Amino acid sequence: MLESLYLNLAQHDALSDAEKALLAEAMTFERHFATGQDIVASGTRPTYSTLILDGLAARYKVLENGGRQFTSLQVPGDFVDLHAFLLKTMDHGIVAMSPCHVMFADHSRLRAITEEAPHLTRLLWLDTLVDGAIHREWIVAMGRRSKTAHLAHLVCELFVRLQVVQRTNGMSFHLPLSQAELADVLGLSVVHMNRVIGALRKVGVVNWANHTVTILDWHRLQEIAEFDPTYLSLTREPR
Amino acid sequence: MLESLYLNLAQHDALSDAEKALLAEAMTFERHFATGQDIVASGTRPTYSTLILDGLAARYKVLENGGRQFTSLQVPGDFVDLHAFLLKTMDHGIVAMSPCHVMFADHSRLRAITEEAPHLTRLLWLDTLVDGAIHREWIVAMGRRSKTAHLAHLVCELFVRLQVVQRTNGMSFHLPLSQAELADVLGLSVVHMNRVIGALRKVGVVNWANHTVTILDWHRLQEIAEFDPTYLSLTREPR
DNA sequence: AGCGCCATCTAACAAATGTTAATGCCCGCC
DNA sequence: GGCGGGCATTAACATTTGTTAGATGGCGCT
Repeated sequence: MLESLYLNLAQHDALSDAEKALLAEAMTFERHFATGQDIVASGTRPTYSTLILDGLAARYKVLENGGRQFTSLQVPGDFVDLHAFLLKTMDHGIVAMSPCHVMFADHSRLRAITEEAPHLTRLLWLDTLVDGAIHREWIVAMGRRSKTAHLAHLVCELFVRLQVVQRTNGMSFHLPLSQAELADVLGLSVVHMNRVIGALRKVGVVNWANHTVTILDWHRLQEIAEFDPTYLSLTREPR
Repeated sequence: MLESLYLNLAQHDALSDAEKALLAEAMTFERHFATGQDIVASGTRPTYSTLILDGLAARYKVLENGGRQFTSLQVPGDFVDLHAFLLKTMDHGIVAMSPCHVMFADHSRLRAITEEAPHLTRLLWLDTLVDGAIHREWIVAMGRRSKTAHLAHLVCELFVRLQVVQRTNGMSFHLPLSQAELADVLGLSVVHMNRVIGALRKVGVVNWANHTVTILDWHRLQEIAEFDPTYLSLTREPR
């Protein structure tokens, strides 16, 4: 059941059986969320952290004028609110972008891990650090990449992250986001989002239909995006 | 000497004398950097993490077309590359935006802290989590706030962060950034950056001259920015 | 004092992006 | 099979943002 989490963490460093067991013990119960449901509400103080077993979720903030901005997309194997373990108060919401199967890890058990399992603690810490690295890459994309490059970068990132947890199908992956939702990822209007997707299609590097993205020319897509996966820390080494 | 760091960490939870001592022991040597110098270069694998004692630093990435984007601003008391302790490879550079006095913490000593001092480990982890929270707020600002609101938000954030480490002077603080540098923070052209600063000035909420920002109307500034400091985790509670 | 450099600021125009509105299509529901 | 709603797409137009170029002014250096 926790296979995605193991794959995710083991991506960065070896994960012992004892550590896997500790993680399994930290999990209390599981739950399903329907598309559009809030998995964690903004302003709350959760006492557990949520692991995505299956589905796509997203962190978001809403402004007074009704504008919404997603600050991350979370794939299977991701802890969506591990940061709340120490941050305590959620300053943003987390919503299911597709039917989501999740599992909850009690903060008391996570705390016990920090007291007794230093290496596993570092791996969990690292997980949140990769989160931060992704945030930084998004900031760069929003500030200094062309919109087409931004979208291309997102496709590259999602493909690699989904590949790690075995959710890709050849050069395709399922992306259950409407163009309006995608617009709230890139910070664009829906109309312009449509233009940008069209532009990327026209270049011929991706096929995008029925919520399925197929990468036709990985090399050129990467080039357009200036995608360098270093920030995802995909090398396995002692941490 | 480490007063800023103590203030920074103690902002979130009590810091014991023993923990302060552990931090002090982790520090190996100090150094000064001139404005514009790289404190940490992109692509390197540092064996120590850098603490800002005094000055302003920034994380940045450079794109092929020469565009630069800052992904964070770092004030005294901030570890600029604590994440490199586990991320290992720097995927971005860190540059001194003003003369900087810094101190280095050996990764081996940080590792020892994770093995022996769980509470202090959580505080350091938390420090990187706040980093992430700031990143998310920047993403929201870049994607969905007006440029004026974005700038106002940045001013609010910097003011609060500088206040914590006692670098404000009444309602003023020193901000040693040229408009071109600020443009690389917000992701704008220099010309438009100038327009946006002008707009904020015209509203009358700030005075901005000689690299000194004075907040004339904190309440209204906060309103324009929709600034809610929750994400900075300024409440002191057990972590 | 004179020079040159750099940062700020402005103007005029070009390009990117947002807004409003309309069309067509698919798909679930009655 | 018809109906209605959501989504993708496009058009026309408004607004924001970028580009290029130049003017101004402070400030260190000689």
